[in-house]
Amino acid sequence: MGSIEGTQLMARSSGSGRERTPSGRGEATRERIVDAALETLKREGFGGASAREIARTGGFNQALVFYHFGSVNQLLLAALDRTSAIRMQRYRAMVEEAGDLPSLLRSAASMYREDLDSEHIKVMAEMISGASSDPDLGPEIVRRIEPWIAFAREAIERVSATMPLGNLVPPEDAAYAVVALYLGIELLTNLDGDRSRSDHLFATAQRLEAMFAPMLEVLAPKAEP
Amino acid sequence: MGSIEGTQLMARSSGSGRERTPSGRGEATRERIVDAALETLKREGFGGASAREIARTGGFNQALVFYHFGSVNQLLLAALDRTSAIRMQRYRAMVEEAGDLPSLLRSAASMYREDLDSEHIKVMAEMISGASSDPDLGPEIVRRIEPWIAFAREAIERVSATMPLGNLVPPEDAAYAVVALYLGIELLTNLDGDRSRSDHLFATAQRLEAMFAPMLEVLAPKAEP
DNA sequence: GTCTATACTTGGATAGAC
DNA sequence: GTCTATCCAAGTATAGAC
Repeated sequence: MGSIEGTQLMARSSGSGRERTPSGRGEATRERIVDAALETLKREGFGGASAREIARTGGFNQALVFYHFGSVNQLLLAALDRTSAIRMQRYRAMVEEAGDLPSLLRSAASMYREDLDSEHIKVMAEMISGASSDPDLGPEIVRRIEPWIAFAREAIERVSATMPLGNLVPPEDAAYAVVALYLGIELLTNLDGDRSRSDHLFATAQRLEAMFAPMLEVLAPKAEP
Repeated sequence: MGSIEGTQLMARSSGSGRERTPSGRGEATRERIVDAALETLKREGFGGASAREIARTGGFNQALVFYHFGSVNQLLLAALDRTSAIRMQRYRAMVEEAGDLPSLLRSAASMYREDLDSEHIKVMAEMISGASSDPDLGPEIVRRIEPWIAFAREAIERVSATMPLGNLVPPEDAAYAVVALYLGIELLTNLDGDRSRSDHLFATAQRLEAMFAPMLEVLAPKAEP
């Protein structure tokens, strides 16, 4: 094949923008760029994540963004892919240990606290927001959120099976609500920089679960283990 | 983009940028500008709501934005104030009729559908998103969200009083969660342009309420009316 | 692959005519 | 109060040297 240079007709976003030198020196640079993009996205938000600003953050040349990713948005999507993959792995591991609702809630709370530190959800929220100024971005983001809804649904299905009356809650709805709630809390928490409210909310959720579980047990007893 | 340079030091955002001609010809123009800002914010998002684009939308001169509001962000905040005030009025009226949880849920669902049409929540979500690219905006937005959390808390408190075990749910937490959930659903719904999931979610919430209410009644009966 | 330089575009904001 | 003209900053993207 001929040399498809800089002009770029980007391949699918999930792949690497260049499809070249799987491990050459360029690969290391790509990583640096994605790192810088992620950092900038967290610090400055979608609106502030320009090629210039990202380059400044990573200490490399602005033109490299276009050489390696074709456009700023492609880079930003690659950054989202990166953080999403890492995060999904972590969530899966965490949830796999959670057999019932109490431990799932405990996991969710501690994962969420981790998220606030790592700002993974912030990146996702930023990209979702950014999508409205750029129609092309919408579908790409949707494709990257669906796995999270599916993941939440699976976790909920597993836990529901262990609960009395658990089958009454449609997992699809619950999953959608959970993802929406996460995003909303992220938005609000990052806005005023105050975690006390979201912390309190998670604590309350756990407390309520502990109170209602026995009641449900009375109403619809399950076979004991 | 929205970098508020030190050059102008606008008056307080809540007031009118100019403090002039309370009802002169200029007042009509101010309204036109706010209208155009709102429309642009809905159509193009925060990132696309530039002074030029807003002026194009409203068919007036770009410089008027700065004359009347000092900066684009001030205008955008004024637009948020407008939509928020109108919306709050509507919500209050609706909720005042809702005496118990079932009717509150019904109201919430129908109000939410109205919101999707009028895109009021979208405007708020856009401003929240925009705030992360512009630190000065953050506190201003927070001030405009607090009333909504307070409003949700009051509604929840009123309804809780009519429910068995209603006093077990801390209104502050529930209010925070509701507002976050609204924002999150708005973000997701506007992203893929598909309302079926949020519609389904509200329907499910109503159905679950109808199922659990009698159970609670059994566990903690209340004095009948 | 990476850098410098640059063309081109859009946007915030102000001056000054009307 | 409103418009035209304009300045300046910042961004995207490409060309071409190294």
